[in-house]
Order: sequence, then C-alpha cells, then structure tokens
Amino acid sequence: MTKREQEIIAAAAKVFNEKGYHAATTRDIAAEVGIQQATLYYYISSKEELLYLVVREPIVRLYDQVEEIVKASLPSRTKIERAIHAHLAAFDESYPHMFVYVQELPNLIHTLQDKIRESPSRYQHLWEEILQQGVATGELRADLDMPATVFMIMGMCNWLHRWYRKGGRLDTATLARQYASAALDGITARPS
Amino acid sequence: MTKREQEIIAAAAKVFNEKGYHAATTRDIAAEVGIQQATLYYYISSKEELLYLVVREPIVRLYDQVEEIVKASLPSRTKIERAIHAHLAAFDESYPHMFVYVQELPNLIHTLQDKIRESPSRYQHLWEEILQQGVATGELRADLDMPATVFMIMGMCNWLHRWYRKGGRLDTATLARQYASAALDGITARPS
Amino acid sequence: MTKREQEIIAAAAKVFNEKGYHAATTRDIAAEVGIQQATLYYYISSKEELLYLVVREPIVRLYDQVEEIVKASLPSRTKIERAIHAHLAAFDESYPHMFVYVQELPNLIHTLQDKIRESPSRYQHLWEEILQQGVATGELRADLDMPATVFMIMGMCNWLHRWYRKGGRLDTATLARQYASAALDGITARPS
Amino acid sequence: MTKREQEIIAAAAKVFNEKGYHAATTRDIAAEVGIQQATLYYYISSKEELLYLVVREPIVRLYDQVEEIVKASLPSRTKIERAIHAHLAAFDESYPHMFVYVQELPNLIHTLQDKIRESPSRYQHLWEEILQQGVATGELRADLDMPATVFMIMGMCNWLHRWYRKGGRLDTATLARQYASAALDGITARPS
DNA sequence: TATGAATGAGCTTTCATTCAT
DNA sequence: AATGAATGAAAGCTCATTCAT
Repeated sequence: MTKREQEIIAAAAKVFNEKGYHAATTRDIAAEVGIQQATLYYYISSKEELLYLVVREPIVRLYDQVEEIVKASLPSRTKIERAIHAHLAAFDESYPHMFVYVQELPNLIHTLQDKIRESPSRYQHLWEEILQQGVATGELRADLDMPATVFMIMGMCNWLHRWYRKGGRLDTATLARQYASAALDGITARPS
Repeated sequence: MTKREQEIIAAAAKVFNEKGYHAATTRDIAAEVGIQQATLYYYISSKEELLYLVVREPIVRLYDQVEEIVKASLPSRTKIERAIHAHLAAFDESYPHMFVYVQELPNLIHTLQDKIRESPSRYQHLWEEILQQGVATGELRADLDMPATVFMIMGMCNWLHRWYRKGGRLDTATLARQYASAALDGITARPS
Repeated sequence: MTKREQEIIAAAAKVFNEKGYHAATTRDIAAEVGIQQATLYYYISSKEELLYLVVREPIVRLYDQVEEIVKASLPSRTKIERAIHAHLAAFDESYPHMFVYVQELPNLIHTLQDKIRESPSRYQHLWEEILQQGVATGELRADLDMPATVFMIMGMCNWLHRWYRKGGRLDTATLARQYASAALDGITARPS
Repeated sequence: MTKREQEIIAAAAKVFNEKGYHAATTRDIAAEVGIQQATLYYYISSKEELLYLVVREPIVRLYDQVEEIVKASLPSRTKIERAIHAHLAAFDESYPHMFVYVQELPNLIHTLQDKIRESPSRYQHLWEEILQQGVATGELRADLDMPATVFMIMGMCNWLHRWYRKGGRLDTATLARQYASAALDGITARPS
C-alpha cells in the first residue's frame, strides 16, 4: 500500500468519523488529503469501497486477536478480560476507524457479507465460543442466554464510539479492567 | 396533534428505521403516508424537525419513567432492575422510534442541545443518580467509575437497536431480567 | 401528455439530432425548453427514457402504416410504392425524431427489445412479408435474397437521415416516386 | 507508420466499432493494445485524431478504386457493378474501420472538411460522374435525379454497417452482384 | 519509449424545499 | 388542506488530457 493510499484511508476515516458516511462527501475527503476529487478515483473505485478500506485493517486485527484468545488455554475469566481489553484498545489504536466501523456497520454489512474473515457474525461467534467454554467448565453462569449475553458485551464495548475520546480522563486499559470486572462480578458490592 | 401529524411521524419513524436518516427521502415518507411530498411541508418545517418529532415522545416517556424511579424510595437493586426494564420495554413499545433515536443520535444532538428535557445528558444524569444512591447506601461497589459505568449500561441497553426484533426468540421482559442480573451480579458462576 | 412533456420531447429530439445522443447533455435539453435541468427529471426518469420517448411516436405510426399496407389487397408494386412513401414521409413529418431513430438505433436497441410493437425487427419482418407476397404472385424476382433485399430498401430509405433536409430541392413525395421506381424497375434505361 | 501505430489504430477501430466513438474511452483502447492510457498520447494527439486515423486508409483506398473506375473506359453497367463491388468489399477487408466511418461520419465531418482527398463529398462526386456518363451515353435513365440517386446507392451500400457480419450467410461478392442487379434492373420480375 | 499520478471540466441524477393555486 | 411544478445546490463518478520522470 503506497503512502498516498494510506493518506486517503486516514482522511476518509477522519471525515466519516466527523460527518458520518452519508453526510461525508468525496470532495471533503479529497480536500482532507489535499488532492482533487478526481484523483481519489485513481486510487479507489467507489465511496463504498473507501468505507470498507477504512474499517478493514483494525477489524481484521481485532478479530484475529480475539481468535487467538479463543484458542489459548486460559481460564475463561482471563479470556474475557483479555478480549474486552483488546476490543477497547482498538478504540485507542485506531479511533476513527473503529468509530466508523461501529456507527456505519449497517451501511457496511452489504459489503462485508462476502468477506468471510471480516464478517461481524464471525466476531459474534468467537465471543459465543469464549462464553460457551466458560459455561462448560462451570466458570460462568449457565442461566444466561448466550447470544443475548454476547450482544450485551458487544453493546458495552461498542458504545465507546459514542463517548470515548483518546486522552480523556480514562484510558482504555482502566476502562477494560472496570468493564471486565463489572461484567464478570457485577456492580453490586459484596463481602470479599 | 392531529391524526395526520401522527400518521406522518409514524411513517417517518418507519422509513428512518428502514433506511437511516440520510438515505430516507421526504418522498419516501410522503409515499408511506399516502400524500404528496409538498403536503409534508404543510405539517412540518424540515426533515430534521421530523427526526426530532419521531424521537421525542418515546424518549420523553422513558426519561420520565426513569425520573420516577430515581425519586422512588426503593433499594438500588430494584431501581436498576426497573430502569433497565423500562429502557428495554421502550424498544417493544416504539421500536422504530427507539431505533432512530439510538442510531441517529449523532445527527440529532445539534437539535436536541436546546431542548433541556430530552437531552441525552439528562438521561445520563438520572442514571448516575441511581448509581450514586447505591454507592451511598453501600449497595453498589464504589471502585467503579460512575460515568463509565452508566455508559456501560447505556451501551448494553441501546445496543438492542442493532439486533433486537419484536416477536423474536426473547422478549424484552426476559432480556431485562437477564441484563439486570448480569449487570448486578456478573456473569460468573458463584455458590449460592 | 401535457404540453410540457411535448415540449421536452421536441427539445430532446432537436438536441439529439444536432449533437447526437452521447454528446447531448441534459442541460442542453433543459435549456432548449427553458427550464432547469432538475425540472427535466420531474417529467422523465432518465436520459435514455428521453431517447425512447423521442423516437416512439413517429416509429409506431410508421410501423402501423406499413402494417396496414401489408394487410391490404393491392398489387405488390403498389404496396412497395406506398411503403416507401410512408417511410420517407416520416422524415418530413418528424424529421429530428426520425433522424435520432436512425442514427441512434444502436443505442436504443437495448431499450426497444422489450417493446414488441416498436422493435426494429418487427419492421424488417413487415417488409419481408411485402416482398414475399410479390415473389409468391410472380410480380417480383425470386432470385434475390429476401433479407438482403429488405436491408437494401431500408438502407436507401434510412440514408435520408444523412442528407435530406425539409424544404430542400426535393420533397419526399418526389423522392419516394423516384426511389420506388428505381427499386422496382432499376436505373437502366429500357425501351418502353 | 510503426507497428505500434498500426496496433493502436486497429485497437481503436475495434473499440469504436464495439462501443461507438463517444462511449469508447481512451482507456479501453489502450487496454486493447496492452499499454497505458498515457502512452497513447505519445503516438496520437487526441481521440478525435484517432477516429480520423482509423478511417483514413480504407477510405482513401476505396475512393481511389472508384476513381480508377470512373476514368476507365467501360460500359456504365460494368462501372456500377464494379464500384458497388468495391464498396461492399471494403466492409470485408476492413470491417471495423468501415463501420466506424459510416456510423461516426457526423462526428468526423468537422475533421474531414479540410482534407480534400478523403472528403465524403468527393466520393459523392465520383459516383455522380459515373451516373452522368451513363445518362450521357443513354445507358441510364435520365428521369432520375442524380444526387438523390447517388444517395440512394450510398444508402444501400453503407447500410451494411448495421447488419453485415463477415463470415455470415452471404458474402460481399454475392451481395454486390445482387445489389448491382437490383439497382440496375430493379426487383420486378420481367420476361427475359 | 513509456507511465504513474494528477486534474479540470463536466456528466447524470437526487433531493429538500418553495410557492402559486 | 393539499399539490403540481419547479429549482438551487450538490452528489458520486468519468474522462480526455497533461507532465515529470
């Protein structure tokens, strides 16, 4: 990938993040790079492809990290802690990309459905495996509905896109610890 | 509010839900009502206002319910259970409106900033109070960051807009019980 | 069809005639009508549809006239004279439309293929019937290839679009007489 | 003319033939040659020039052939037979070029007007001479309008571009015989 | 001889909105 | 209360052409 291509993807990430996919124009993105709109189309073939490119890399990375975790032999508790950490860390490492991914998923699904590795349902599935394993070993409660519980964790984590800003009061490491702890043990005070 | 106005808001909710705010056209909405595009403008002054109208009522209702809960004298545990239940129930009672609210909030903030009662930060604030009360009475853990914890619960609940469909395998009552239980006690198995 | 629609079709015919379909712009056509480009799209749904509309009416009329002639009980000679006359007269009655039809047929075929009545092969077929009848009665030579002979007549007639201008030295009635005579009896001098 | 230049002209002929001048892109043509778009401009100066180059050679050849025929001392009948044959044969020898010539003439006239030798009116003039000679010797009918009769023959012949395909049911030699016979003696059956 | 990169100009089409009736 | 007609503005995208290398 050339430097220009990287610039374009970064610019698109920024503009999609600021304005949303539909409200962002290819003119905006080109201006952000400092090139003409027509030049954009020398590198990409459509605005939709650009959305995909913005999102692809960080997502593949996150999915791969969580896949590693699924396959590792670790207590479920640790797996969950690590997976939440990886998910939240992605917001730090590639904020606008993750924002765009979460916010514009409905616009992307059509494009992503063909790409097996990046499909959101693959991620959902990985998480279900983690929970399944914990239930199997007796580490996790069996009375909770698995898909719904995964959606719950997805919601907790993805919601960061609406409020989290890098360099704010809380870093993602702290947040991950808190969210993992809350998810695993609840927010109720209990006698140690 | 006349019957026509209600029809228009319902139609807009449906279309915004199906296509998203930007992709939805005023023509689509008018067609859904069975009137001409121009007639729409006899009742509303802009597409953006329509977005606001779609979202207002159910949101005000939800905010008011949670405000009641805040003011009630109940154990924090119960308050949290009830508030989560109210939030999820809103998806059943007015799914498209809630969907639009959650998905299009970023497009709305500009409009909502002036309207104190419906501002999302008011809702955030109500929840912080609930948690605060619990911490004060010792019912809830004090080691969790309050704003972040509220965002966590918001995320869990709001994420329903991405997957929940009325009449599916799980109803919102069941879901609310599970989510409240998970949030309060965690998903880890523990000796009763 | 409203007056505006007629104006638009006439304007499109003129502009397509002057510049060709591809080189003509929707702006040109709108300007010719005296409206905005966007207004055009209140009446039509695409530039391609406009091409079809320009061509439809005169073509349907011509096809119907020739169909009448096929069904009439007349000597083949007369049928051929009349059909050539009808074809050339179309250039007088609706010059730009006929020009566009002949010149842009390759661009139209895709659109016309679905519309049975206006398909160019239907016209070709009508003419083959006329010639067939003449061969059957012994009025016409049987040694000529029928399809090729029809194409020959089509070529003679359609070529007018490249040179004929209304109000010029020759009118289509005169031309039709000459072309029919040449086609039927040849251009060789022969002893009466 | 280098080999590359010939390749480019051949590729342009093919692409213009398949898509038409306006719909064909310089990228298409370059791809057909197997070079980059920019490289094209090392050999040619504009797309319009390419159109001219595509058409020039076969046209000059045809014009020259017919000029020879005009100057030969032969019966008019023979001259007409030979000229029609030459014209149709050109479709066999250089189909795409001839196609482009006939179909895109209106786009070319501007370019060709300056080039005396290739101007279509020169060709028209040669044919008028042939017919004139025949009228003068009494071989041809004098009651037909000369220009219109030449246009008639042009139409017959040029129309091949719309339907003739090399290797089809009829070859151009056969066709030329039929067309010449029809033009000279008519399509009416007559007692030998 | 060839090309990667760039662009100005322009294209068709869409859309929220207006307004006279 | 309703709408047919109109439009300004802008969108995504294409293309012939240029030019430094």
